Amino acid sequence: MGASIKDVAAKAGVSIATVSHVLNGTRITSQPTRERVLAAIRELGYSQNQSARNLARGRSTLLGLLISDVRNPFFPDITAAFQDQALAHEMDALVMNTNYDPHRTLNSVRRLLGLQVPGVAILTSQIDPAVIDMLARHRIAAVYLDLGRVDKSISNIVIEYETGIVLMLEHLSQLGHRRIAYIGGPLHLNSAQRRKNAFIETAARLGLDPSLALDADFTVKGGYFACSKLLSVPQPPTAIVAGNDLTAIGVLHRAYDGKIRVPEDLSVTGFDDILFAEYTQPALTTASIPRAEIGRVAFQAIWTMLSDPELAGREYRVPTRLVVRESTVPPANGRERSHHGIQSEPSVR
Amino acid sequence: MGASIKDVAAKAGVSIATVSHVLNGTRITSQPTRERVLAAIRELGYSQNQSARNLARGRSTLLGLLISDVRNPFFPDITAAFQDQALAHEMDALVMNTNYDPHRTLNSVRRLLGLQVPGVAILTSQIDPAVIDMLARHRIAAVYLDLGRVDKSISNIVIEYETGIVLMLEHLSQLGHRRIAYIGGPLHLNSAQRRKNAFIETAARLGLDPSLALDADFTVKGGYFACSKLLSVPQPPTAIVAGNDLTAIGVLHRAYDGKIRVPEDLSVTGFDDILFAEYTQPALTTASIPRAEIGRVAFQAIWTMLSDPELAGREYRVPTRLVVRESTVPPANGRERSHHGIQSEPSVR
DNA sequence: CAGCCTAGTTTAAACGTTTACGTGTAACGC
DNA sequence: GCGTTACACGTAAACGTTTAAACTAGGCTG
Repeated sequence: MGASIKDVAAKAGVSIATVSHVLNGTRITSQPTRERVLAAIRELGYSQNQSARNLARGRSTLLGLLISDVRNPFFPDITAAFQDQALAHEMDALVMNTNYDPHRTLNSVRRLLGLQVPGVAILTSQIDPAVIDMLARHRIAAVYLDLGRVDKSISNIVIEYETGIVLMLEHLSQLGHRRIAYIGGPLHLNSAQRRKNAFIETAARLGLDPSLALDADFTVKGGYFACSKLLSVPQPPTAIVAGNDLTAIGVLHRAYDGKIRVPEDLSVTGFDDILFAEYTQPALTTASIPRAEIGRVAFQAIWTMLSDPELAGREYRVPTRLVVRESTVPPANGRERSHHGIQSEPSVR
Repeated sequence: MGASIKDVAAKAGVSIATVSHVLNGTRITSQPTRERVLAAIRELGYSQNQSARNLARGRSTLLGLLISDVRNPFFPDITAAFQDQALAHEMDALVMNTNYDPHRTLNSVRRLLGLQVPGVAILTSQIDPAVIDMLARHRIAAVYLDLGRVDKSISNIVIEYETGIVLMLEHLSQLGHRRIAYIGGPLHLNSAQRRKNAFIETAARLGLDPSLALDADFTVKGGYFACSKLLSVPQPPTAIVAGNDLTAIGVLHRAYDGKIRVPEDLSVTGFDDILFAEYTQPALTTASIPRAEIGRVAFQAIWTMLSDPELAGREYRVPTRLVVRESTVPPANGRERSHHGIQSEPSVR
């Protein structure tokens, strides 16, 4: 059905090599020939057969993007940014869901290898060493999320969760909160582990009680029940920082059900800045992860490695930042406010 | 780098044709040879070069999935289901965002053509006739959303928005509401148009005032302001049905700000059943679109056409259904409840 | 004017599959 | 002992590109 390069060559009265060269700009061609070729292409509605092209070049224009699940709100922004970048560089992104299944992940990588992709971004929460190995052996440029190392053909993106937690605690501390609790996620997740550690360290540094840290499961329900626990103690916290936004939503619900006003009686914060953090009641103060930035960086990482014959990998860091909305205010109780000089140095002004 | 079919053939002591045949099951092979071939494959870590395969077969194992934007919560479920189906059939889904840009859409389709995809699902809210044409001319199995027609190589999925609206109004009517307002979306969207029509017709049929219909823009803000308008009239409605969930969230916020209790003073409903409809306060009664179902059906439509040499297209219908949560209760005012026999036939029981 | 460069182009050999034909062997009926 | 059939496998020609190498003029150098 579709016209091939031969048809174009015939129509333009040149050889197929010439057509290929004007298509790829791989060699100088005279103005008139180039124009004739382009005209022929237009008239025939010709489009390059990528399969043939990829076969001849030994690599495809497809880039793999492995994510846990598009339905997880963490990923769409990343995906979109990655695709935009790919498109801008004449490539396509093949995004695959692992559904948190190692078996399926390995299978996906195998498929990607078959497709001759030159590069892959693995942005799943957990990473199978077998996958790293497989990709490395095939000399495929790979970029990972929070992998913790860098190598030939291996780049790494580290998300600075710590800064988000630090800023959050400083913000609450600044407002005058002294009893601040934390509700984290399942500790087998790198992200949950690091957020919790950051909480404990920062709390200690700010002279707060770092022992008010609970582990939940990063779900709304988990947040709800953890909040119940925190509210049942004699001296309940005046602020709760949740390890992610879903947990914070659970906290909000529990407060509502317990007739505790947020933020007047209790300040609440989240983490991630999902789409709906803006639409909770009250709008949630949270830490934002620059998801689009991660997508862009992931592409850049691959692209950089591909343009380097050594395939040298490097590390990229993306920060998290504080987004203050309506769910945080100074604590109601005057006693709390007396400590307002939160910095360890004497507060002068 | 990677082993080719030749290496496998050599190692197994057979011809490449045989290897190809055991790989594809296109010919009966004796048990022992098959085993030798499979062993060789395993030892070499061989994986088929898809580019070569696609070139030889004239079609790729890639299916195109064109959506407006992955960041729109409508699409991830569809995407995931489509991908799952594809995977189950040894295919891959290449999903592309059009970003609501016709130019980009056309470009994406061109890319897909270059990739020799045998089928494409176009699930964007608006569809360029040029795209339909292009795909039809290349005999590519295509499935559209609410296109309104079916043809050779063209299938169509229609979402039955009407049933959702009807069920919604019957539900509210059943509860005793008589003054029910509607806040719709931008009428250039097929979905907004149809939802509004369904409201008007059903309201008339149920003996309600069909003139209480406003058009907003399917955003939270739009819902907020439209709600303001509705509340400022002498006899404000006792229930507001929003054309989508975002609008409903706006209504919820407006009610909150105006100290109007939902659902006690005002029942509110949405449409779409986005992830967060469950987590609003109160949890939103809404109409659910079976998004995963759409993804599955889209794949099935393509698959069916591909297995038919005639490429005959057909129409698929997916229903919408009512999800009752906490945002709808009988109206507070006793006067309203007197009309409880909502059906036009006398209510006997 | 022989030799050499340069710009522009063509030739032809890959790339790794699939698949239409062909070949070889063993079993079987007559 | 020959023709037929069935089965198992091999040969080689596509598929549509890319790209190294070869070719061709025309212009320049000494």
